[in-house]
Amino acid sequence: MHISTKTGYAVRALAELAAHGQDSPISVAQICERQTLPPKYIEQLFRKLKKKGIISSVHGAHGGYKLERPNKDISLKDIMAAVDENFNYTYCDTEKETLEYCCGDPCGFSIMWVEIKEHLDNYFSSITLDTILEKIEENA
Amino acid sequence: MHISTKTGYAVRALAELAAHGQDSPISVAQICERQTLPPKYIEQLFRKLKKKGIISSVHGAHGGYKLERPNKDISLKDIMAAVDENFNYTYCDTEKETLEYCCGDPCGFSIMWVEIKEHLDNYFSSITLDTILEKIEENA
DNA sequence: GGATAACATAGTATTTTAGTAGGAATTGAC
DNA sequence: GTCAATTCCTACTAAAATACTATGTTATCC
Repeated sequence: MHISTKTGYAVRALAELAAHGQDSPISVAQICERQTLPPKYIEQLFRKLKKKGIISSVHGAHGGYKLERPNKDISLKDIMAAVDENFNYTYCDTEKETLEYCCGDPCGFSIMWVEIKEHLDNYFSSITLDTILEKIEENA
Repeated sequence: MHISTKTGYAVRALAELAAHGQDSPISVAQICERQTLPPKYIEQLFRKLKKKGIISSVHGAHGGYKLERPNKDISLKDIMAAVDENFNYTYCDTEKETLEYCCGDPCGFSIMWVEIKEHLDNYFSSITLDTILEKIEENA
């Protein structure tokens, strides 16, 4: 149980987009210079974020990325779900059948895992890019 | 962000101890037979749990393990912290210096990560073996 | 046409995960 | 005192995930 580097990087990169505003795009190169991030890696994360409809891209010179939704409508949960493929797994997920010693789903524990998943989903949904920006400014 | 297999296994095994009561120990073999768990792996997890003072052991024949504290005083957070070494890490942890592209700790984001860590700590502390047993019985 | 970007795929070194294997040390029962 | 049951300990391992880098191709603006 931990926040992945992918999620951390994505939050930092998207915060840069959020601070910039939705009008004009910024390039990955610019973002990575400002936030000290590995450009090729961020490119990959951004393609995932695009697939999920969180950001959009402008091709070619003076192109780049911008947010598809206002800051308040992009949550940490959205970011995690887009970037970190292990997110959404609780222990004992029916769809994850690689586990050899599962208790058999549904079992007595299933309800608990589902409740935990729901709690985490709610919590991470409540943290959005606008509240993240507020915290950064308070801390600056 | 996900519940590790280690945590899931440990919860299932400890629930068996909790259901049994603190009077007499149960062996890993018994627990693993009842819960369908890999004995050698559970042995390792139990040694970690013992180091953290969550369970105690009785050597030799008719030996085994039992809980060191009442069910209500053993939380999911305790279990995770004992068994899953990546627990307690937030992104941008000062003690984890392997990260190449860290934002530099403390940075504008630090407060947010700490708040998330505190929330998760509180939440997982509120889930204890007695509430877990209750849910299993409701579901049975 | 050239510079600037996103897009795409593949490779890679390191670490983590989810176990197994084999044996040593300790205790209870007979 | 021996034997069986059990914890304890270390090491090994196959597969996956992690955190990247490398090498292009394609689209757009000037």
